[in-house]
Order: sequence, then structure tokens, then C-alpha cells
Amino acid sequence: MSRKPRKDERHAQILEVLRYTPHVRIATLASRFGVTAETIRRDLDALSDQELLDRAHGGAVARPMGIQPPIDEREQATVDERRAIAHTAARLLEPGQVVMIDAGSTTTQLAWQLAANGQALTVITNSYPVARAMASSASRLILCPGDFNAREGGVFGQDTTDYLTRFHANIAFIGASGLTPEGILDVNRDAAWVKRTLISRSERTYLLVDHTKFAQTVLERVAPLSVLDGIVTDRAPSDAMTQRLERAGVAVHIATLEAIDSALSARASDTTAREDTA
Amino acid sequence: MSRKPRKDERHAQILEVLRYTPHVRIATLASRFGVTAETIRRDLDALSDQELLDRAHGGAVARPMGIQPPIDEREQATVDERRAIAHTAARLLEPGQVVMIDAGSTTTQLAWQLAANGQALTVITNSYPVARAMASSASRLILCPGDFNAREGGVFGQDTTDYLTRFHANIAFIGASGLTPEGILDVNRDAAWVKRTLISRSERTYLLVDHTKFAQTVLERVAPLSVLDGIVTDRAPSDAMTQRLERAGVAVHIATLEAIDSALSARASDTTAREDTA
DNA sequence: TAGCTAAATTGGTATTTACAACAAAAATGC
DNA sequence: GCATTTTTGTTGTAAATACCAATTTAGCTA
Repeated sequence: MSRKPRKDERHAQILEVLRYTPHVRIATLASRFGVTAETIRRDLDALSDQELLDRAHGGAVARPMGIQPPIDEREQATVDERRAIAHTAARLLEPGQVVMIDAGSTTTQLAWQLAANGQALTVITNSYPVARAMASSASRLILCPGDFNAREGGVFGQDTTDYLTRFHANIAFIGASGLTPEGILDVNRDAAWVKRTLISRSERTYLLVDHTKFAQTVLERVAPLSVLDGIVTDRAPSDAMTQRLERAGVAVHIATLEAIDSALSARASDTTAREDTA
Repeated sequence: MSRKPRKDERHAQILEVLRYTPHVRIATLASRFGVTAETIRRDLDALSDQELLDRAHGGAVARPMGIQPPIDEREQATVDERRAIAHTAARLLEPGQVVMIDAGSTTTQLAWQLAANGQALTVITNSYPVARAMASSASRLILCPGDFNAREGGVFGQDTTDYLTRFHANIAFIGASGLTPEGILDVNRDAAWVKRTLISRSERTYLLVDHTKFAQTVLERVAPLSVLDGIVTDRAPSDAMTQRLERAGVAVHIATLEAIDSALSARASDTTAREDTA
């Protein structure tokens, strides 16, 4: 390892700039540092290889800040599924309701959907990505106190659950690390306590999980299936699981990508296939 | 009324997409909608005119939400000043202290500096950007409850101030919209209340402001100068202001870009013999 | 239905960016 | 000191994008 302040310093400053603006142009950086565009290009390629930023034509864009560390291939692959789940879940709400939203990637998607719908809600959450998503909407946003966990992008702990008990919601949306006949499971003990509190403070509770969570047995059981009023997912669970859910009185909503597509772009493209070579 | 779903629908969807990813390419949008790149180009230009997004070569980037609109090239000039201020302010802390950090761009810079320093602190803040900056550090992070304000990227309100009174900090760092002989000023009433609480719950209070805040008279006076133990800024205030500060017992720390640069280079090559770092 | 108007496409050209190979310069190691 | 490695600059070419203007298409109105 050599000590070259030149390149490293540029790299650090590029990332610094990208914390304040989502996009920088190569020409801008080149003139700022007094180096050639080629050098900047190489810098950006290197940083892109380290997954610290994303390349764009003529520049670079900052990585989305929601939840950074755990974006593995599997997570990325199910992005569309989660959108579909969120879209379906959003329909369970009515204007004016008080809703509690758990921290998680799928629940964050739900928040974006709710913001897009434009319904005026009162949202209580422990997740900053959720708050950020809803920020521009007409809804009122109440955030919980607690110890900040960067991995989850939210707050947890005794303060969080204490604060939540002051409220009463019409409906709660929670996520989970696993779903088995035994109940709802999660890897994070603090998160589990928050989920239990959300469940106890809401009239109805819906679980949002994609199919990769089925039969995942992890650290801690959050609650039995019977606490749920419904689950929203992207594929039908196994027959055994479905029976269990039915017995526990849990409604199962299957979200399909077609539904969201047809709803969003009611009239997308004609049969004229265009040569989209990309 | 308007029965023109074509263009408007595209516009809405483009903005929708930009909420999920900070950058979209024209070619991507063109193939997605089944239209020509020219059409997308016009769409982006129109949306850019409405200031709903920013153009980039070959695509568009989402507007940053947390921070104020004008983050253009000129604004980036003050980024360096804020970095210097934050760097100087960070030296006022000692390991193990309890510190309260206000919401704001300069205080967010401070948080990044503290995280880089690696000191183990207990940080109490109402700002999500601050929390996120410190997230990877060894510090404990406590976040306040309250109503989420997207523009500031933090929480405010009665819940926030109530929660803060439960704590006692060694030192508080606050920002402001203006600084005059009358005292500290801010445009946001809720933010002003949070600042007052931070001041009252800390042994010492330091104000972090760049020189553009001097003589800015805005909505509300947060507090008189006398509540401060010091200010950290990038240029010396006017003589009249300096006298006032001195009379009020406020220490003035001037942060220079040279200081931070020399600190960086010293860190980079400290094994070599002491060379004159101009 | 015809005509009007906004929107979308098409074609052509100028500009910008990307990519790769190589040269120059600086730093590093011996 | 000299060779080696790393970094940066330069150049030429290909590709992608932007811009402009004319034409076609589609939606709407009278």
C-alpha cells in the first residue's frame, strides 16, 4: 500500500461532493481539481468498482442513501416484487387513517406508494427512509425516538417502544425476516420488540413479506400468526402454510407485477416493437 | 378536465422513477415508454423548467430532498468553508463526552468529521443526516421523536423538546440562519425552540455559522449572544460584531481551509521528517 | 367530417463523452 | 543514481447524446 495523497484525496472529495448533490459532471470535477477528464473518469471507475457511487454518462451519481450495507443480489432481484407488494398494501388504507409503519425495505416501498397516492394520513414510524419517502406528501409524520441503527435506518430500543405506546393506530404494516407456521420471525431483537409494540397498538396488522422470507427460520419469534389480520406477498405460500394462515384467520393478498403495471401505465406501448438495444 | 394522459402520465412516471433511483437515462425511459429519445428529452426539459428534477447529460437526476434547492456549482464553494468550520469545531470535543447536535448543513458536516475522527461519543440529535453521518462510528446515537420536516431532514415540535429535556450534555453544536448583535436568528420557529432546548440542556454551546450568515436578520430571535460559549466560523465578523461577541463572553474560532489541508497532509506523511507545510 | 393544434417522429448534423493505447511525468524502491 | 511502478496526460476513434427543423401523427373542436 502506497501513500498517494493525490488520488485518495480526490476520491474522498468526490464522495464528499456527492453527499450534497446527487450528481456531478466529469467536466466539473476536472476543472475543480485541475486535472484531465480522463483522470476523473478513472477515479469514478475506481470508486464505482468499490461500489461507493454509480456511474452515469458524463458524470456520477450518489448511491441511494436509504439502506446501504445490505444490498446483495437477492435484495436487488426482488425490488419489483416489493413494489408490487407495496402497491397492493397501499390499497388497504383509507384517507385520514392513522397508520404505523415498521422499518424495512418493503415498508419503505409502501411509504413511497402512499406518498404517491396523495392520501392524507397520520403516519407513525421508527424508520427514516419511511419518513423521507412520505415527506413530500400531505400526511403528518411522527417519528419515534430511540437508538439509531444505521443498518436498519431507524431507531430502536426502550425509548422507541415507550413512545409508541402513547399512540393508537387504525392499521400497522410490519416486515419480517422470516415467516413460518410458528409465526413471524426476525433477526433483530430490538426490531422484534418494536414490531410487537406496533402490533399491540393497532387495530389491524398486516405483514409485508416477499416469497424469499417463506420458511426462513431465524433468531427470534416476534409473534404467532394469529396476531395478523393479513399478509401481503408476491407468491402464494406452500399449501401447509396457507392452511395455517387460514386457520389463524389471516387473509392472504398476492401482489402481481401485472397489477401494478396495468394500474400505473394503463396504456404503455402499442404492438410496435421498438429496437431498444440496451 | 384535461384528457391528455400521454405526456402528463409520462411526466408523473418519470418523477416516480426518480424517487427510487437518483438517476435515469434517456435511453432507458425511451424504451420503457416506447417513445423516442427526443420525446423524453422534451419531457425532461419541461420537468426541469418546473424545477421538479435536474438535467444531466444523457438523463436526469432527482432533486435532493433534504437540503435546500440551490446546490449548484457556486454553492459548492461554501462546502469547503463548512468543512473547515466542522473540522475546527470537532477539536472542541473530547472522547466520551455527551454532545447534542442541531439539524443543519454545517452541523451535518461536523457529524462526518466526528465520525472520521473515530472518537467514541454519545450523540443526541434531531437530524437524520447527522445520525446517518455518525452511523458507522463508534458513537452511540440517540434520536429525538417529533414531527418530521423533510426540508430540514429532522424532527421538531413539542415532543422533540420534551424528549431533549431528559438529557444533559457536555456540549451542544447549533446552527442558525443569521447572526447579529441582537443574537442568534432562525427562519424556522420549531427549529428555534429545539435550539433553545439544546442550549438549556448543555454545559457549553457553540454556534457554527459561515460568513454568509453575518448580519442576516430573519424571522425569529433564538437567543441572545450571551448564551453562547463560542462561535466557529470561516471569516472574522465585523468589528462591531466582534466587540459585541467579546462583551458577551463568546470565544470566536476562525476556521481556515489551510488548517484542514495541512492537517490532512500531516496525517498523510507523518513518518517523514518535519517538512514545512505552508 | 374537416380542420386545427399539440405532440411525436424522423433525419441530419454538431457536440460531448467513452474507450483504449500510448507517452510523459512523478513517485517509489534498490 | 537508475530502474520500476504508479499515476496522469495525450491522442485518435467510436459511440452516445444534443440540437434543429421539417414532417407525420393523433387528439380535439366546431
